[in-house]
Amino acid sequence: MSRHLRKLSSLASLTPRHQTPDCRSLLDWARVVSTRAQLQEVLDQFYAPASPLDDKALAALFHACARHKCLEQGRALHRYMLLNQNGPPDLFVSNHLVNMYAKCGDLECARKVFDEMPRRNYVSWTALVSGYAQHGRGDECFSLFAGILAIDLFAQMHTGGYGFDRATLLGIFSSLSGSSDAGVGFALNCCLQLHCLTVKTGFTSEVEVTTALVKAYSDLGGDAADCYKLFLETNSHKDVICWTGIITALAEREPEESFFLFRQSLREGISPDWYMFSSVLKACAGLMTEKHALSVHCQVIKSGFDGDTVLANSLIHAYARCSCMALSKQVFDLMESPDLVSWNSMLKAYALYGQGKEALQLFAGMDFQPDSTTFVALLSACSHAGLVEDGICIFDTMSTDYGVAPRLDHYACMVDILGRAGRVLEAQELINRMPVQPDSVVWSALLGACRKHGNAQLAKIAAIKLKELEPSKSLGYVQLSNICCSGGRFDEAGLIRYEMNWSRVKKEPGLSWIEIGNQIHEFASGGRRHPLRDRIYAKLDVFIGKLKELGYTPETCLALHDLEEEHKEEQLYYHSEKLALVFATMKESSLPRVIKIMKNIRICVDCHNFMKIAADLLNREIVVRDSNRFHHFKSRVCSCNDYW
DNA sequence: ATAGGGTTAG
Repeated sequence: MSRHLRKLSSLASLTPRHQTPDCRSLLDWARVVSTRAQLQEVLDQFYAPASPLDDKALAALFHACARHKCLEQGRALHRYMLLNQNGPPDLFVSNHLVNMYAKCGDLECARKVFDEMPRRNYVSWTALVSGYAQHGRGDECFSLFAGILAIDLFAQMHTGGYGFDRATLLGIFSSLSGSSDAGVGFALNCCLQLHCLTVKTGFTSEVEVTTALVKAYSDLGGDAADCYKLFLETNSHKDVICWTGIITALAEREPEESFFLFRQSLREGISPDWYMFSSVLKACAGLMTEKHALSVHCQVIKSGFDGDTVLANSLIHAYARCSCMALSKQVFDLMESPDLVSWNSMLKAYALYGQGKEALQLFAGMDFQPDSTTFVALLSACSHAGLVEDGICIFDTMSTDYGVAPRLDHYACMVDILGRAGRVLEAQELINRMPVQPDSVVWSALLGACRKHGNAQLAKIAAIKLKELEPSKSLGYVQLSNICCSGGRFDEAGLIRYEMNWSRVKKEPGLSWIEIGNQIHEFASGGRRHPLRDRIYAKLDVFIGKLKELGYTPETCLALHDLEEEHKEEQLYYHSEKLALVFATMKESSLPRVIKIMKNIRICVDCHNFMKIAADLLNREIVVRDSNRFHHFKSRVCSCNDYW
């Protein structure tokens, strides 16, 4: 018999009818019990005894219900408590009661008990805040959080003692992380203030607190460098959770650094767990290099996680981003229990590579009820593969046959599908009968189509709509689009759109749309007619400026490149793309280097855009061999020059 | 005495 079960049976042999249940042993028991059934067994022992349960026993039982999310048993105990109580409820018991309801997800009841409490302390607040935080009700946390600061923390700090402890901070930080978009600015501000408070009260030395703070900053769109600084300043032992926190925070915005930290954590003796793998795979997806994804995949297998559905889903995505379609498909095919996310990830992978037929084929064999994401993947696959009729058919049947109502994304795909096929009037018609307000993505798709098929009138409408919708976000872009469209220079308008998309894909820190947009706008409105090359150089100059700010001077780039050459086997190719760009701006003097670096870069969708630009810059064709085919990137300079 | 940090499909 296991130790736990022995303990359980010795507890169960207590006779609660004749003695007050021992709170201490109940709490001990609550820790050892591992299933709901065991909980029910002991609850049966203690429930409805001859003499009323005392406060300690009630608290212990609420605690147990909270731990095992037994809402109904907790509710019954609450009713029992109300029937038998004489006098005001005990603060300690009420705190447990609030915690029980909050943990079980009944936030209304938790709030009600909380509001009716004659006296509260920071534990009461913390229990409720954590409840809201865990159930994704970020906005409601704000008022509570404000309440904590105003009523509890401040008052208690004023009287000399700390009005909160680390658990309070953890609760507040995780509630900030879950803020809705509308509250992000406010939450970030709160985060800053709480950070100050955390520093002042010395809680930054607690690894749990800094981990939560890193996540809060990262979730609220705070600076990645600040997150990293926070992580470095954690002076207590950094455990696997703390490392995972920073790897996650950097995964999307700075995948190179994220992956680097993963390797560093391994060197420091951390053994990665499930969470860490899932985070670092996200970074691999951002790195877009087969080597990184493969090396993590190996470690996943070594650690015995290869049967895990979620990790396999991440692998499918990561391999797809590295243009390793065969590996994506292999992971998918080997899965024991693929879920909807697995199917959607595979469909998205095909969409990404314009393999429309394959996507449709996969969809035909899908044994899951498709959802909204499934159709976005399918439609974008059709759009990239030019499968107009298939796309129309899917769009028409998605709500009738599958009960999925088209959303904005689906309409945007449809506009793109029709527009690319030159059916711009149909695309416009579709926009007109959309049940939701079309957004900038929809109008951009139409603008792109108009440019390609030369519909000046419609292009102007689209450009004006874009300006209305995003006056600040893409100011330069829209202005320039308007200028181009009114002058009938659709190629130019399309080019700008292309450039903006390119910069979005790069996600470089500090590279803002407005900045680039304004730069381009200056050129256009200055009345100078720059050929395409100069325009791109101008954009790259901004880009290089940013790289320099980040410490990438041409000299360091050269040194980095030499370093990479030396350590080829150690996967040091993080900086290849950045380097190639820097060298590209050094123009003729470094052409051989540019070509050499570019040949080392794995070809993938995001790289394609870069290659096109590079071909323009070098004014020549670049041929790069991928694992099984040749990619030809031709300079468009000549054709555009003809236009000019 | 109670409360608690990291997670898959852009």
